[in-house]
This record gives sequence, C-alpha cells and structure tokens, in this order.
Amino acid sequence: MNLKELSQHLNLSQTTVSRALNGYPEVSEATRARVKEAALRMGYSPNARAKGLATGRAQAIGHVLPVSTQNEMVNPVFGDFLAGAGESYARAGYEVMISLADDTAEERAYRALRNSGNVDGLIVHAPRRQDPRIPLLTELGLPFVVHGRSTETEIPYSWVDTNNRRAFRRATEFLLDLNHRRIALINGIEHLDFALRRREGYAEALTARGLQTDPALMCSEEMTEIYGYRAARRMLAGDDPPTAFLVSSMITAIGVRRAVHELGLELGLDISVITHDDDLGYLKNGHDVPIFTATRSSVRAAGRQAAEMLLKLIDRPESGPMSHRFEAELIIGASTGPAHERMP
Amino acid sequence: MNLKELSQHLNLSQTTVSRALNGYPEVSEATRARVKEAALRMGYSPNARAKGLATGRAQAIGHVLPVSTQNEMVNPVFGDFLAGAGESYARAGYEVMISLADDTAEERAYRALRNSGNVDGLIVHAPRRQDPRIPLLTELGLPFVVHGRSTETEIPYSWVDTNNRRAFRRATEFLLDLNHRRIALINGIEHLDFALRRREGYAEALTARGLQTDPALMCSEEMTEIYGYRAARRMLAGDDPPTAFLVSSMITAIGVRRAVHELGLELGLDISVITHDDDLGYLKNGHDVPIFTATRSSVRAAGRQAAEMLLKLIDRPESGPMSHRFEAELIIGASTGPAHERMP
DNA sequence: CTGAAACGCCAAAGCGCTTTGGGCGCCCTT
DNA sequence: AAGGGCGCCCAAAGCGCTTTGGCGTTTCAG
Repeated sequence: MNLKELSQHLNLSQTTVSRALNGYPEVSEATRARVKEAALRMGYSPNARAKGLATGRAQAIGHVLPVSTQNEMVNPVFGDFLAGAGESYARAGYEVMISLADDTAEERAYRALRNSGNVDGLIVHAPRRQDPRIPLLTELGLPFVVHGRSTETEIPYSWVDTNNRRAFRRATEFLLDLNHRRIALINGIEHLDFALRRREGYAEALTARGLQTDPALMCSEEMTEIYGYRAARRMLAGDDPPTAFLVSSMITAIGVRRAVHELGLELGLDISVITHDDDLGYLKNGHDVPIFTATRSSVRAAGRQAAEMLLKLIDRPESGPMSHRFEAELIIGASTGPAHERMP
Repeated sequence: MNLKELSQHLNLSQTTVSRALNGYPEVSEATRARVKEAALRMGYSPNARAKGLATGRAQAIGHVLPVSTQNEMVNPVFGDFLAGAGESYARAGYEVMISLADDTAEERAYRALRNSGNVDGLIVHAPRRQDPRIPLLTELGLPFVVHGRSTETEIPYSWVDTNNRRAFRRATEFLLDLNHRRIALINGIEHLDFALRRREGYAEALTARGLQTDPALMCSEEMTEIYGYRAARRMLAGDDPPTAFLVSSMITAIGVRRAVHELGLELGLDISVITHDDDLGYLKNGHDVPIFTATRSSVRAAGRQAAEMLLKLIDRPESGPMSHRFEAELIIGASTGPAHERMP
C-alpha cells in the first residue's frame, strides 16, 4: 500500500492525501479525517526512503561506536546511553542507526555516512584528545554532539559530559582526608579523553597536598573486571602497596574487590575503594547502603541530554554549539574508611 | 557530489558511471578504472536512500529491542551480540538500525518498519513464549532471525539459540552430584523464553533424582546485580536455606557472591554457585582459574551466527527456515564444592 | 565482403514521496 | 453584478539512483 494506491482508493490526488496526513492546513478537516481513517484501516505507512529523498531529511540519528582491532569490546555503558537517548528520539520520530566504525578508515567512513543521507546528525562516542572527527564533521556540516570532550580541540563543538576532573579530584581529596597517602589509580584507556581528565583531577589533588604521583600506582587499560582484579593483585603484592584505590568503573571495581577479598582483606577496613558509577540499570550501586563509595553520574541522563541537544541542533543549526556538563555526585558507601597500617 | 555531477565531469552518462561503479560487465575496463579513480578523487559516494528507492533494498538490518515500561533497561548482553553481528554486517556492506520498540504498539511498529523500507531484515531479541512477532513477521514477509526461541510457536522460523535447557539441567546435575539437595534458581524474567527453558532444565534434573522443586527456592526477575544480592540474602535467611545457587547471569551471580560474603560465608565451601556466562568482553569469567563454575556460551558468537544466517536468508529467502543451536560448555571454577551442613 | 553478434555506451522511465504553482468554485464585498 | 479573496484540491516536477531498451561501432564467422 503506497500513497498512489491510497489516493486512488480515496479518489483524491496524492498531493491532498500527503497534505492531509502531514497536517498541512490546505485540506479540509473533513477530508483529513477521511484520509487518516483510511490510512489506518488499510495499514498505510509511508516509505521512509522515498520520504527522505523528497524532503532531504532522514529522520534518523547515527551513533558511531569506534571499534578498533585491539579494542573490540563494546562499552557496556552504551546500552544505557542509548536507552536514555532513545526516549527523546522516539518522541521526535527519529530512528537510530549504529555504525561500528573501524578506526583505520575513519575519515572515509564518516564522509560516506554523510553522503549516504542515512542520518541527519550523529552522536560521537569515546572522543580522544585532539579527536580528528570533530574538525572533520564540522567541515562536513553534519550536526553532531560529542559524548565527552576533546582536549586540545580549538574549534567549538557541542558536547555533553561529566565533570570528570572535578569528580576524581574530589574523590582523591576524600581519600586524602581519610589519611590515605598511597592511592592507586586504576584508570580507563588514557587515549580516551575522559580517562585523561580523571587522571588530571587525581594528580591535581595529590599535588595540592604536596604529594607526588607514583607510576607504580597508576595504570590504564580497558575497563574490564579482570583488569581491576589483576591490577589490584599486582599492586597489593608490591612493596609499599596502596591503601586505597580510585577506580574508573563499577565493573573494574568489582574486580578490585575480588582481589581484595582473595587476599583476606576487608573493603573499607583494610583497603578503601572509590569507583566511578555510571548508574547503569543492571548494576546499581546499592539501594539503601551503597556498595561502593562512588562518584555517580547517570549515563542514561547524559544520553537523554545529548539527544535533546542534537535534535535542537538539527532543527536550528544556527543555535550554535551547545554544551552541558553534569557534576558527579559523591556517594559515601561502605568501601572507604580511614587509612591504617597493614601488617606486613 | 552526486552521480549526475560525476558523470558530467567525466563526459559519460549516468548509466555508464553507475555500471562502472557497481561492477557491471557492459563497460570497458579502461573506463571503469577512469570512473573509479575519479569517484575516489572527488569523494563521491552514493546516496543510500536514492539507491534504496531504486533497488528496493535498504542494505540495513534492524535490531528490535523490546523496551517495556517496567523493563526499561537495555540488556547488557546486547552490546556483545551486536559486536559479533557487526563484523558480518560490515563485510556485506550492511548498516544496523536499532528500534527501541515500546511493546504497547508492537504490531503497528513492525508494520511501519516494514513499510518504511528502512531494513531488509531483522533480528528479533528477547522472544517470549508464543511470541506474536513471529507470525506477524512471517505474514509481513520480512526476513528475520530470532535470537532465542519461542515455545509453543508452531510455524517454522529461523533462530539461533543456546541449549539453555540442557545447560541448566547439566548444571543442576553437577550440583546434585556434589550432594546438594537445596538448590536455588535465581532466574531471569520467566515470560522470556530462555528463562523458561532454563527453569525446565533445572526442574527436569531435580525430578529425575526424585526431588521436588520448591517455590521458596525459585525466583524470576530482571538480571541485575541487586536482584542477585537480595534474592540470596532472603533465601539464606530463611529456614532450610539453599546450599547452592543456580544463577542466570554473571552480573546477578556477582550480587549473590556479595550476599554470601556479607554473611561471612565462603563461595565453594559453604555455598556453591553456578552461573550462566555469556562470555562478555568486559566480564570474562576468569583467565586461568574461572571465578565461577559456569555454563558458558558466547553471545558474541551467537551474534555472528545470527547475522550470517539473516544475510543468507535475505539473499535467498527460499533457503528456508534455518536454525543453529549452541551447546553451552560447563566450566568448572572455584565457586562450587561438595555440600555440607551449615551451622545453624 | 557481408551479415550477425558482441561491445560500449546512452536516453529515459521509474522507485514513492513532497512541494511548487496553479485552477476552480464559492462567498463576500462594494 | 463584478471583482477579489479564500478554501480546497490537483498536475507535474524533482529528489538521486538503477535499469530497460536501444543505438552506433567493431569484430568475426561464413
């Protein structure tokens, strides 16, 4: 059932049927009702490609997930981000298109995506420092919102981000206030911008108290459970081990906890842990008593915000680069406590 | 840059340029080379919508994630499934389109998706018992592959699934062999088919040994960490508590472990736990020694398989309903041990 | 040397929709 | 009674691509 058939069935022109369906005023309410009823009854719904060709809009948003060869995993945070964004998209009648972009042919992929006309705008995930995608997309004139930011990118762009630096500075200060001096940082991959900022916040807090960062207490990898486990085991086995860990994700913190338990130590008593908490649907940080002391910032809310922003940007591109920064909340849980000496 | 411009630039017709680019034989290799070179140099890439209109194929696959109002979370397994499927899609030049389908207007949503022409086929996630989407999609003539199966659906359809029943039967038998008699089942939502089958496997194993299922030892909810924690706490606090848990996901098992530890009990010693393990990228079940005894089946592999199947089905629909069943592997980890009495 | 087949290319129609630029009645005004 | 305005509707062009049918030129067998 297409427009032509529907219009023939109604003895109306395609024009009139199209206008009736799309709410244009040039058609009487009587025929509009008649058309709508018939469309519903006969199960008519428009061909999105044809509509897109004619209007020049795809009614779809692209999400580009960088999947490099070393970094094959899809960030578990993505699902929640999408769930948040999806609400806004659905309300505005937009679809979601996912591109798993191999980062070897990045530029060509983005150019092709623009030319394809498949999307009206996109969300850029996992920005790096000086991310080349930002100037590229700006040049291509494709509206986009970055989830995160890109240090050392001079040109203006739209973004939604958490104040990662401040969150990790605060968390570090909290541990310092509890008299911890050997604080380890189990960070995400540091060519990603958020991880960089977290390290900076951590380092700032230490320096402000006259402490040095210790390379032996810092590591940077993909945020898996195993990574947290191994890093904690390794560091705790060293001489002059840390008394506290600052961890980049709940999943990784769970690995740290496993290592701590295996060594017969107790969280919050022998070893303190603060983690960042994205407030994922399937991994809530406790209900009444939080499991971990954490810097919490809902990735779902970020998704919602980014989507709203992008839709606005598509609607009125001149409304210029926008940005929104979420402040993370410091949640005090049972995984932190005052530092004290460990038995050797 | 579109076809017309490119062809004018080359002093060729659109026909010839199109054929040159798409590998048709009616054009000499000399001009083909010339055309390809120019296309590359001038950054030409086709408009997917126009191409789709003309060919009737969208070169895109839809993934429909049911997002009901109670069940707002996106299954964390989805990312890995997509990563697996994405490899196949990319190789065949297909894009991915996500629909977060509200299950209230399911039928209309699927009809509209078909009419929209946005996808050539789709993957159905989270099938339920007697899932109405299967007859609907069959009637619509849209190729699809179900990730999972649908009990009590009579018409044939294509699917990729894990042998959930057998996996949970084996796991239960393993616990029974270790002399456990009070075995709890912390299941996923049982209106989803996979959870149903798991419960059946569990019940079968018990009945085969002359044991009864005990409603107090069975529960069914969304597979979050908190759920595992609460269920385990509640059951362990009851009189005649379980000595073993059979858990539906790693995340939930982590919640169970947390509860067990909080009660001062030790996994594998006081309490045994077997979990299903989807082999997620960010949550590997150990490296040398598995954390949990588990029934493992890679959801990524399932994604790859489902994608291959769907692409084949799109290519030759008459190649009929296909199916592939993965057998889960029973991994023996440190979370299980012989049953013995607990101090009251 | 001729006719047919093969080759290399082109013009134009068509995919399903939107949108421009009218056109035809009818009512209201003057 | 004529003119203007408005409400309602239509025909046709166009979005960027593929594909059908055809046309001139070579090539090669008979």
